Amino acid sequence: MESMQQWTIPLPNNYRFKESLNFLGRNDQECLHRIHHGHLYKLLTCDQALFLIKIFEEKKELKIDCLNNTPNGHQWQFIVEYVADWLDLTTDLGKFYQFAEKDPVLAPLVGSYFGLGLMGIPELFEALSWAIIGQQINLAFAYKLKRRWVENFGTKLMFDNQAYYLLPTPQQSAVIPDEALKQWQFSRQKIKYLKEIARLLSEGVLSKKSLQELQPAEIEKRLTRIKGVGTWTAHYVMMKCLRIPTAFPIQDVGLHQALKVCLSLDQKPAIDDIRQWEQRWEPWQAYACFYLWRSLIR
DNA sequence: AGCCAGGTGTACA
DNA sequence: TGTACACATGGC
Repeated sequence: MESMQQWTIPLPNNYRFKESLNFLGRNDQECLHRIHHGHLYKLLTCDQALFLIKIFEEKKELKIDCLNNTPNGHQWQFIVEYVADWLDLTTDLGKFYQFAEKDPVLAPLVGSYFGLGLMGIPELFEALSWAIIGQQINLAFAYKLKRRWVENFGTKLMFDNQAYYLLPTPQQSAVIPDEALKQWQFSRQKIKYLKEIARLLSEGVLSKKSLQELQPAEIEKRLTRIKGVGTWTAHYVMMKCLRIPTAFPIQDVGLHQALKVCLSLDQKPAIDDIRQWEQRWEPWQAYACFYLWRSLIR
């Protein structure tokens, strides 16, 4: 038990790991995980130690190898919980599919992406910072900014001639000079927002745990009190990090684009029309949004 | 070249 | 409560 190098997780009903890989592999500029030959690699940290894990499917089960280290029982627990959260291994997708069956937008999407869980961002700082980086710029540029931030200021592990990274911690981020980020083409606003959030998290004023004790409406209020966090970002974080299935970032332009395509419209739907869909999708708004995002890939 | 990009804060009626 | 505009730069 104490010296295990591999862990096995049963795959949930209706879940297809291949769909997780399809989504996670959507951008080749991604720097916080790597996909290679159907294997998913990610660097994690627990108890000040680094763990490079490899996740793959074998005999209808999910296997987690730790490549660089030997986690103890407590560390394995952390790793397994992280993976289950990240890859959405605890949701009963069958319930969503039952709901989606009679919906004209969702039914075809479920047909195309059957077995896809909602890929999450378990770390609050990562969810918030990725949302802020992505605000109002195209995704390609957002990935570029994130890569610069992670590669210059995060933690690096070389393994088998390949670099793996950890996002800078809030503590590390709080002391990055503004000019350094400015040089890497972060806007003044993004720098200010990111560093303030880093400060709130490192001082413990804000935490995932404290948010999880609140109701969704209260979480939204708490998050939008932070400068740089509007309703889009709050809902993005509720959806990807806090895993609130009713979260729905209604201003999202990708969502608008996907709906336009799914409904064969000439132009993007009006916000009031989207609001109707949102109500119709209660209590699965986050999954509806995620499947719509998925439909934009490629 | 010009519009758009996984928005938000601020100003002002 | 509602609209206009700055931010700030890349992608296509």
